[in-house]
Amino acid sequence: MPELPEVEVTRLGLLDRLPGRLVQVVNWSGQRLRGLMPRKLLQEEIAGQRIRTVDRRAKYLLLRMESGAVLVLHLGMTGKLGLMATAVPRHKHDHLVLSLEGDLDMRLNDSRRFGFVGVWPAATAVRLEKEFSDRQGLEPFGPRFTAVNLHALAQRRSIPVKTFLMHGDIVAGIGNIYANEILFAARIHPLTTVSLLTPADWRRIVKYTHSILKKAIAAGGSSISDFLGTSGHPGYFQLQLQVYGRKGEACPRCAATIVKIDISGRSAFYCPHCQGRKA
DNA sequence: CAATATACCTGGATGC
DNA sequence: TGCATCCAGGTATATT
Repeated sequence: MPELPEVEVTRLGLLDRLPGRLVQVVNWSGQRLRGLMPRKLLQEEIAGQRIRTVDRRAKYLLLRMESGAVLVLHLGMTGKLGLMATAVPRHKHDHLVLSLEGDLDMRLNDSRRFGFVGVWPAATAVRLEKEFSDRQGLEPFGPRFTAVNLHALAQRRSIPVKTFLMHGDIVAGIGNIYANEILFAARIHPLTTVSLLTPADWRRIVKYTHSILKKAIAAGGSSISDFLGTSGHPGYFQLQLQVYGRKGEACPRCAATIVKIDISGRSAFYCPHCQGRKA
């Protein structure tokens, strides 16, 4: 589910309340998420430590401890991080619970278990973070996310532009919803072979990536079926989506009928009139 | 190496 | 109401 805006909304919610707080107890469900739960490291490196700050890289949240250790969290498709009083009953699919000082729990709830929990120990965190970060693509709000760089990266590729934007080791943070919305705004057909895009095409992609992701963050993210912020409130950007999930509806720009096709196993929504095919 | 297919999970919507 | 089927915001791995 969560793409960059939803992860960022989650980060801001955590940043409000976690820094300076002691992790008193760590609990986990017996189930594996994308990887096995790192029980030993959670106990040794996270329990008893104080949280310094919360960062984001790609769709990952990095909870940095004062010791230098890092708790790495990914929300997968259905993950939500909630902050609530310790007395609130736990729910099915709560797979990680940090009991913090001040009667506050941080709980990772993830029904499909595509999420991820990892720990970088204080002694090796710097090296592990570099290796991790080197595997991630360009940050949409980073200095290297430019039309020139994207154009260069696309030269050796023959994949559809939508697949390119969603490929996490090329561009970080963009998933199915926002890839569709960015390409609609930029008036580019999602199947366009990425090496054929012009510098002007890339300038529009960069511009609309920035504006759409910013608006989505400001709206609290998109709650298509079940995304919630850390306070349990949904986002509202789904009300502003122009094409995602709107098969059969009228294009908001030209009133042609929005269509849905399969691209690399994911649903692509676009306006066949506004987003003319380009080879 | 690059592109594509498949696997990992649960639950909600849909159709019979 | 029950049951089968399809679909879903992601990513790692296997296969071509």
